[in-house]
Amino acid sequence: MGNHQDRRTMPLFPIGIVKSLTELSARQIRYYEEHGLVHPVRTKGNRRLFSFEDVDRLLEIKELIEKGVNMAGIKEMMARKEETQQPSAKQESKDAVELRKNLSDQELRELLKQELFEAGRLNKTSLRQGELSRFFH
Amino acid sequence: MGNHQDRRTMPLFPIGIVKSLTELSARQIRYYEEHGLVHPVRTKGNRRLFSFEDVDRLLEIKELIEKGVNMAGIKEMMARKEETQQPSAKQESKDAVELRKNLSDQELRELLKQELFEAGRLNKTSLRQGELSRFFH
DNA sequence: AATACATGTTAGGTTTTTTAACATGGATTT
DNA sequence: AAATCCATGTTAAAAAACCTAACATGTATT
Repeated sequence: MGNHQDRRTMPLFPIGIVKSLTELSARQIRYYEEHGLVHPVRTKGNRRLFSFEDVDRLLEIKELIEKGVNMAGIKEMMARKEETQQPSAKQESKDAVELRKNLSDQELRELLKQELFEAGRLNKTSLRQGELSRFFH
Repeated sequence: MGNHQDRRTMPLFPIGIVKSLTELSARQIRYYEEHGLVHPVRTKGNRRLFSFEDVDRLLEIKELIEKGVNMAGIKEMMARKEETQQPSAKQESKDAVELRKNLSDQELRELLKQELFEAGRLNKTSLRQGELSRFFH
């Protein structure tokens, strides 16, 4: 409890990789963060680290942007989405909140190790499926 | 063909993340690369990018190091491992070789997108299981 | 015409990574 | 015992990536 972390929410990627993954500009990514749409963790050196979940959300945001939806619309979508989430996912979301504070190197290492362990043991996937299949039309 | 890439071999992590993941020093990681044990790709800016597979191998190397095995021994282990690999895995290994050259941003983006797509569609895991369960004793 | 929105661009500072060189302590060889 | 080798640490200087903050801009909205 509290300490649990899965591959979806584990902070792994610096912004450069996320740019490649999403084809969004750094400016855009930071802007969306400003609006509370993604929640990258900060390293000790103040660099953002994004999770698979963040990347997933950014891809979703990108789709909506391309459809002409504005920030308000996107926020609304995201909010609805949270609502219609399974309780277990809600719990994870709470863990994500927990993660919003800075991580010491040690803590980060612990998270990552735990995650790798989980991944290996349970053969879990890191990505929700809906988003992605929608992105790749 | 040739272009196929899976989550295991996709270049994702800068060395800092790999340090956290493995608790190896940067010096160690580079040294093992020098000895051909891992094959991080270089970005346009010459930074190393490691894949899940690389991390996996580094964890395995770490275990062996901790058991007192030297470079020669580890190389031998790795070599044997390659030999006793399924043909499909061998094929992927060929892809990994393909990856050893530098990647343009565009190529990298393509790889990453493809990978995310695959991940979402097939619900694959990024890590082989054996390694990790051995690491977490 | 003025404002707001979403993003681009720029500047200056900090962090991370790179290569190369030299240092070191424990094994091994001479 | 002295020399050598191995695996790693440490250091330095340069390059790359990232950070925040500010200003610029084009399209929509008021």
